[in-house]
Amino acid sequence: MMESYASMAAAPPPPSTSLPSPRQLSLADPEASFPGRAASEVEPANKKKEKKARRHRFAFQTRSQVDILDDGYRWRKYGQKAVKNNKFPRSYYRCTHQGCNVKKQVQRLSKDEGVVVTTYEGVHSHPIDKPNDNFEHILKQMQIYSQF
DNA sequence: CGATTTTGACCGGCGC
DNA sequence: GCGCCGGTCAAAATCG
Repeated sequence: MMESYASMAAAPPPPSTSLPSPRQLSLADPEASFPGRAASEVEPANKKKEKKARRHRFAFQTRSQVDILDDGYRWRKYGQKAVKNNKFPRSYYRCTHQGCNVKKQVQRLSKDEGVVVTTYEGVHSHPIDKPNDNFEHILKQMQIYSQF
């Protein structure tokens, strides 16, 4: 998974069944109200949450050949989109901790493949679960830019 | 078997 | 009003 970042182009050939991903387009779930997704996030109507104000954003500019920078936390990739101006796609990660809605995105500079920009959004509320004794040292190596 | 990744599609906002 | 863009989710596939 993470180790085989170079095997992206070496994807195995799909079966003869060239069936596109028929998400919930052609489904007929009795419980599912309508297309779209998720009725799970549909709150009754009594919960007002602030979803516009972005938490503190910390952008870390690091020099690395791989965008898989591990800061000690566990991240689950939830999306990958290409950005205009950049030839490489941007990866979106989220903290797997329950209740910890910290998001992180990694983007590479098309001009310099060796430069990786990691943007952290939000703050963690749980201890790190990784033997990273040199985490502090790694932070020193990185150039920190705080926005907002 | 479980966790995580991967890809496509959908949503909401903004522009014209 | 429709089109475009960025961002997110969800199901399937894969790894350990």
